[in-house]
Amino acid sequence: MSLFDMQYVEKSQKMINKVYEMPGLKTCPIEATFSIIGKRWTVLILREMFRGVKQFNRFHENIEGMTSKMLSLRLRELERNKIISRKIISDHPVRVEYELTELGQKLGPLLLLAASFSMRQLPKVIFKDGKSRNPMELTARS
Amino acid sequence: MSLFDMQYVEKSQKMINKVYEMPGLKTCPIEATFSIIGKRWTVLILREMFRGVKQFNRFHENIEGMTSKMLSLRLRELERNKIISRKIISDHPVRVEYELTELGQKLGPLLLLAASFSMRQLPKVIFKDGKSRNPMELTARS
DNA sequence: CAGCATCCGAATAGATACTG
DNA sequence: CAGTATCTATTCGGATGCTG
Repeated sequence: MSLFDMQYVEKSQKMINKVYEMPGLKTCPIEATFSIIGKRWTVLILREMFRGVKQFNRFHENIEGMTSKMLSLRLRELERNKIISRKIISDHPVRVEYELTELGQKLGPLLLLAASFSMRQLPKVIFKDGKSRNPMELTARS
Repeated sequence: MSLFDMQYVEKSQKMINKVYEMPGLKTCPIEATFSIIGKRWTVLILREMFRGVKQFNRFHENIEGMTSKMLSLRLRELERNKIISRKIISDHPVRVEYELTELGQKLGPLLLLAASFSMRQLPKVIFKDGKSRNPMELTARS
């Protein structure tokens, strides 16, 4: 059963409703997550992180249109939110490496599902041949 | 196996990398999805949709701080992106109802996973008692 | 009820240059 | 290499009032 089968889609809707019936809820959990990853450039930086990029100038090269200022800003936000960590490598010359924290790594499934949504549901936007395909093995208990 | 178990988290990282090795890729799939849902207020409107809200003024009441202008703007964007549809009910007086399209409903698993991320990984932000809990039954094939 | 119009300030982001 | 500084342009969004 795929996560995009109607059977599971309906189930996820019911589960979303259950979330907001939970006692002791302080904040909207969807909003909380998007307050971390929802700003411009952030998911693209995370995408590069998941692809193994660690250095400032590599991010800058790989993400078209993003200025060093915005990169610097977003990296600091991610660091503040404990999604990434900044390591100074005492090499010659001194380098800096950014790494996903354990918390940051746990955003992987979410980013993968985001990718999967557009690959499955908007193939004309994503693929040159416009044909849907899916590299994932996400499933849902039925 | 939960989607946040390290075993699956590592797997999702590998799958993200595979996405960007796919031949015929035209756009970044993560970016494509976030260009639809990533703007301010949008996920909150979708949250209300999944909770069954259909009318303009209900959205306006339920989402604190959002002006009618922003609501109107975001509803039109969602409509343009085929996530919702606008139905005019010829009642007396005439009403308008917004509904999730089939495409829009398929965002359910993504929003649920976003909620699950913060409930599981940031319980102190989400719950009054600061204790992690998870209403979901998302699983990953191992 | 379901918006649109206008005005304005704030936040965001781009261009460009510069530094240890 | 890894940023910061400055300046400007644009977008976003809030306040308010209005309409059929």
